[in-house]
Amino acid sequence: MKTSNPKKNKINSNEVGGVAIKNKQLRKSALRLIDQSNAITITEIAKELNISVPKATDVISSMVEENILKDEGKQDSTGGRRANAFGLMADAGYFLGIDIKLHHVNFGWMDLKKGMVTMKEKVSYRLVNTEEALEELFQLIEQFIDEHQDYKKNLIGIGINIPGRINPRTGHNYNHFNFREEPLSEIIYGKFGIPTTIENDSKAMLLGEFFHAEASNEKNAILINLDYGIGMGILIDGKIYHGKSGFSGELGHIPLFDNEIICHCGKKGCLETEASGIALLRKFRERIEAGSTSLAFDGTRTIETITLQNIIEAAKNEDTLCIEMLEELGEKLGKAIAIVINIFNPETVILGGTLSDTGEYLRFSAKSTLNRLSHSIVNNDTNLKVSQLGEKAGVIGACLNARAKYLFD
Amino acid sequence: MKTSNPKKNKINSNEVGGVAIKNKQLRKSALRLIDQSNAITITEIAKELNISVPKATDVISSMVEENILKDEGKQDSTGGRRANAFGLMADAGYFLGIDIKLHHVNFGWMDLKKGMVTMKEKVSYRLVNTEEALEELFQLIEQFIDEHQDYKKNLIGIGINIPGRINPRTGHNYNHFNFREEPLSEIIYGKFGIPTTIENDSKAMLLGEFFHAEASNEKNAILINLDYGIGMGILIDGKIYHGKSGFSGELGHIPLFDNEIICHCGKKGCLETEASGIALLRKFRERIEAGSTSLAFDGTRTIETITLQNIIEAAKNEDTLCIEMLEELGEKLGKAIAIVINIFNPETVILGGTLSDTGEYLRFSAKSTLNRLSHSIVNNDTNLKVSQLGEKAGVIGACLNARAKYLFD
DNA sequence: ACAAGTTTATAACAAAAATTAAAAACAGAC
DNA sequence: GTCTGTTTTTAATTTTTGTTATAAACTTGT
Repeated sequence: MKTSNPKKNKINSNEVGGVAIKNKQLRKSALRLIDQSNAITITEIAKELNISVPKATDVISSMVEENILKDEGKQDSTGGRRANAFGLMADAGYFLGIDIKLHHVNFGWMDLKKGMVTMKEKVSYRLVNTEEALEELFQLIEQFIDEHQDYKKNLIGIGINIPGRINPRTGHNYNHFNFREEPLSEIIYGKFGIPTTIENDSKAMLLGEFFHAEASNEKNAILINLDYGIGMGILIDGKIYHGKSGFSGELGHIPLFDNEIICHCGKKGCLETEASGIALLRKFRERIEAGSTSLAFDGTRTIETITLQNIIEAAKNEDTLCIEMLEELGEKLGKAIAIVINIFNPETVILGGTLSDTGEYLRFSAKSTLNRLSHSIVNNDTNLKVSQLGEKAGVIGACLNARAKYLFD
Repeated sequence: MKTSNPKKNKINSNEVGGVAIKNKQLRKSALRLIDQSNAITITEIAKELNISVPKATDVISSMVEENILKDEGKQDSTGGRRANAFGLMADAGYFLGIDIKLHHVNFGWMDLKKGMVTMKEKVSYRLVNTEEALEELFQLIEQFIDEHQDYKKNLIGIGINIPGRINPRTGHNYNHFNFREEPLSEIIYGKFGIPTTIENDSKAMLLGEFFHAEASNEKNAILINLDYGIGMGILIDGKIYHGKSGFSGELGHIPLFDNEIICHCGKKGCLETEASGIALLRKFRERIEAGSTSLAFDGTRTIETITLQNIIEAAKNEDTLCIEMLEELGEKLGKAIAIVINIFNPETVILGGTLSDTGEYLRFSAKSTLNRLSHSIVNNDTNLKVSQLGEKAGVIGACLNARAKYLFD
């Protein structure tokens, strides 16, 4: 029989007709446009998407009815009748961002319009690859969610960042919480019942830096995440670049030095052995032991318990040794940046992460190395900046990931 | 008046209705699919593009009528009525590829179906930035075109590769033939009246390597072009990555060594000062002057006139010195490849260019350095290969560029 | 204040595309 | 060979979308 088969197919798969698919695609495209421009008129959408004005009206109206969009009122006139502008409904839903670092976690809520409504930074936590640590993480998350009942009610997406190798497509995490069969994103989804995205921390920071405040027109950019280790996020054509298996951006482990220091990855000469937070701490100890003095080592703690934060604080208070060491680090980093710039010819390189909190010390010495090592035509094409968002970048990136999944997937 | 304005607009701009635009887009999408799969059925196109079968029939039929596509006959049955497959019409048009190197030019013709019908390699030419050199280039091109009247009649696109910094979008060339106002692609277009694309030689080689024989499923790959200098082509998400201004992939000038050799770019320590063809020649002379012997220096020429080709030939004939030097070069190159792999996590890295003609010598020593310097999980994720196409890759890439402009732009 | 010119929004109509139905072509089983 | 189940192709019909026309809203100049 002819009719039986198509009917069966329709029931089995929840495939809807071709028009329905196209309408869905149109919605996504329209949302993308609205996201980029804050508010947009029906005529603009019609023009941009090559559809007729009545069709555009259709697409927009349906989303207004569903409370995803709202009429933002009349726009300034361009000579004739003033157009109605439509924008995202900020409180239509909220996204939870969870930014896991090695020694702490940052949390935040974002509304549908990319506004960060609440943040909670530096919640103490120790990331290790055990069931107990995972359990503790769950508790911290639950606690944070429960502190904000109003957002909890409209929670529509969770984004998680975690250091190490991640494959966001499959949700797999190769360095932490890989003891279960399920990928981490599935575990969280199972626990909270909310669609969850997962991303490497440096890559998420990149997102945060470039797509928060305004629609960024940066298409090719780099973020270097300076913490205890060194990470890198690569933005290409407006999208995060992951590489074949999500291992891209391992800047910390490029072989750049002829030293005998064994990196935690097992190899010698990695950039991390000379220009990371770990290296900074090691060198600080060496200098102190060799007789140098510093505000960071004021007798209130032992040399072993000094943290990166202590050194950063001291540098901010004009401590000579710490500033000197940061400059030295910046110089070595400059070599890596020279390589990155020669390879990528990016619009911008942002220095982010804990160490970027020391402001311009790093940037200046890195820039001077850059000028020495790299051709000016290549150099001057790229902007070297220091992150303004600091610790916030990661959380924002996590929220943006969750939001992108909700809006555009 | 209401009607006067829209009419005026229609005459002024050659804007056609929205349907016409969409049909054009559909054609391009269909062509893309056909290109990827050699031959395709109407049902497949309908499914893939989310259009109805009658619409797909429409799109295909119109292209068959225009002789761009042809009916390839029935496909193997999948259980029911056999479908008609449609493929590109190979002789519907031909593309001219011109691959300009520093010391020679390669030419080739490609048909619409990606078949290379003729090639002419290593035509002697000296690339310098003068009007005379440009004039000479024109003559070589004209001569090659005239040798193939049958293809000339159906010439529908020209692709040019040239070393140096290129912006394919604008057609601008920053290192050669930049003395006129017009970009080089425009000059050629003016001269021959055929749409012309321009690309950096290494980037074009990358295209040639990955998209010639079969529809490549490589999405993220790297080609390292080993010649007198060192270039790199970066494939990301199936597309060539150019960076902000087309300066990407300057692998030859990453600062990797602490030597005192001044690179032709003006800086010290560039990869090119140790691992390029130029460096190889310099070191060869040093070794000969220090008393070494080699097949490449057999008394038939002076030490100054020895070329890369001589050294490669000698290595192929088992010359100890040359093999030793190639292995040394591969070792240094390995460090750069380790960096590239850590940054990109590509599926494949291909060693191409003149020097890759020495087969596995380079690859083995590079691979061993790679194992020493880089983590196995990252290393083993990437395939390190030697180019099989050699000198042909560039020409093929040039043709593919011209073809892509014609078919998909 | 009102006309003239513009631009947006809605309605009416025409065109195009999707859906459904029917026919044709094929494979495999009996 | 013939029947059944499939799949493609073409035709008929319905739905959707685009186009054109009209109305509404607004600015600017007189």
